[in-house]
Amino acid sequence: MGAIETRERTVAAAYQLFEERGYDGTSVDDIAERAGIGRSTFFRMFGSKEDVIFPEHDSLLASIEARLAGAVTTETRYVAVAEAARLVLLHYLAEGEVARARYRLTRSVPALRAREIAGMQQYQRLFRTWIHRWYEGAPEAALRAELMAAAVVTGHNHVLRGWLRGLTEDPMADFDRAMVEVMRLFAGGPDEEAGTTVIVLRTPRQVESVLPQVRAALIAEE
Amino acid sequence: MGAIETRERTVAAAYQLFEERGYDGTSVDDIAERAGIGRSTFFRMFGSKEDVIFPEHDSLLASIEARLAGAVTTETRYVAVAEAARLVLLHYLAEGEVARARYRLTRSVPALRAREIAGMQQYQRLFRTWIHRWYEGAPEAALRAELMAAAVVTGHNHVLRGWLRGLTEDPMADFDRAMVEVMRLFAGGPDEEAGTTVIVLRTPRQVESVLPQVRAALIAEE
DNA sequence: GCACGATGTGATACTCAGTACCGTACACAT
DNA sequence: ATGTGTACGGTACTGAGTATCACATCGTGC
Repeated sequence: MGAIETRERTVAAAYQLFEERGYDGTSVDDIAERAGIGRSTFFRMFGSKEDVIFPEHDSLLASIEARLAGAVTTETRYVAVAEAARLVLLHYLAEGEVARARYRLTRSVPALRAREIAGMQQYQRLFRTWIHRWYEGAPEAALRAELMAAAVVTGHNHVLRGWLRGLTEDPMADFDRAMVEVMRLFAGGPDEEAGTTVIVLRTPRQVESVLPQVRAALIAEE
Repeated sequence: MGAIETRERTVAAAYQLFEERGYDGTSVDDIAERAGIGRSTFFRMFGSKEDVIFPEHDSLLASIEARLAGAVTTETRYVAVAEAARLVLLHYLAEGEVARARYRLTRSVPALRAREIAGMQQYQRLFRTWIHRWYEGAPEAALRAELMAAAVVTGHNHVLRGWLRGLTEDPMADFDRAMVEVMRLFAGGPDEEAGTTVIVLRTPRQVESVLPQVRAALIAEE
């Protein structure tokens, strides 16, 4: 009886019990008993009761890192980000009903929800780090990297949530559309802002007093 | 001895002890003892050991909701989002060293980090809900609302983190710049005509009261 | 064949967060 | 003065997570 089978059997037992009695209504003793292992072994394998719900998080992070590290040329980088996010989506799709069970749990137990969000933030952090590396030296590089990473993760989550709720038949097509929307946000760099006017006002005076200047400036631009 | 003073004294005692012995090295008994209250009272007031670190979260959420609900006209909505995010920043700035202590804690204790991120997600959710309401009916409205909410929160967090780390002297100016960057992403979307004007304002009081006039003046010029 | 260390396992005991409950002290009303 | 509600502290309990110990298993070397 290999260690991997035992691990999978324990995860299965945990999900079963969570469905039957709820997360808080299930003790680690219950899980260990149904899985046919000792309580000590459970904590040795998973570290905590929460971790049994997110068992493949680390390996998924490693996959993403590998995908991003493989994007060496400028042309392929945007694609690499989208593809790395797609890896996450594919992982969930492959899990099927397990992913939906986890979703139900994270919706109902605040601590689990926080844990899942924190996990997503790790993906985002990975994206941010790599994008920032690519943008190095550009103005507002750090902020733009964060914004892009957040947008990609948000787009991914949007599609994933739709699938988890059973609202879509073709999540991959949704994902493609979402990534188009995301990339469109960043398509034009800071230098291609024709037709856009940005005004930053910082003044202790009443805004009315500067309105004439605002008008004048806008008219002069047009 | 009022309830509010007791609450504040307990929070102060908790932060002191966390600094001295670390979060895990401090028990609720320790906090209660230093604050001069019973253990039961602690849990009655805060609900959990984590909650003593995020004591004003709910009231801040309410402020944001109020600010967003106040943006009734289309013209002031973008500004309302930025101003609501600014409320969060101002809250942290007003906390001063307490906010930095909390930051140190959340960096070092994974459970607290998850909790904080989940809190930020609640802000983001509020933004998303309101923006979605405004966009109702537009193509990809749900996704675009999520993206904009994520961008605003990300921009805010970027500035906040910089201040928490002591990397900036003028976080408000940073925030203005960040919001310009954020709003630029969404200016000139597929639904809007070519000429888009984004204004970021910082005035001492009642920005919301004068902004409609600014916007009206700008529209009148076009 | 047997001694040997390494590793995985289960049982026990412990700390501490969080909950439930109970008695009490102090307010404020009639 | 007496009821009533409320906030408080104390006690006991459940359950997560940690530390420790004893034992079983499994090569590996002799």
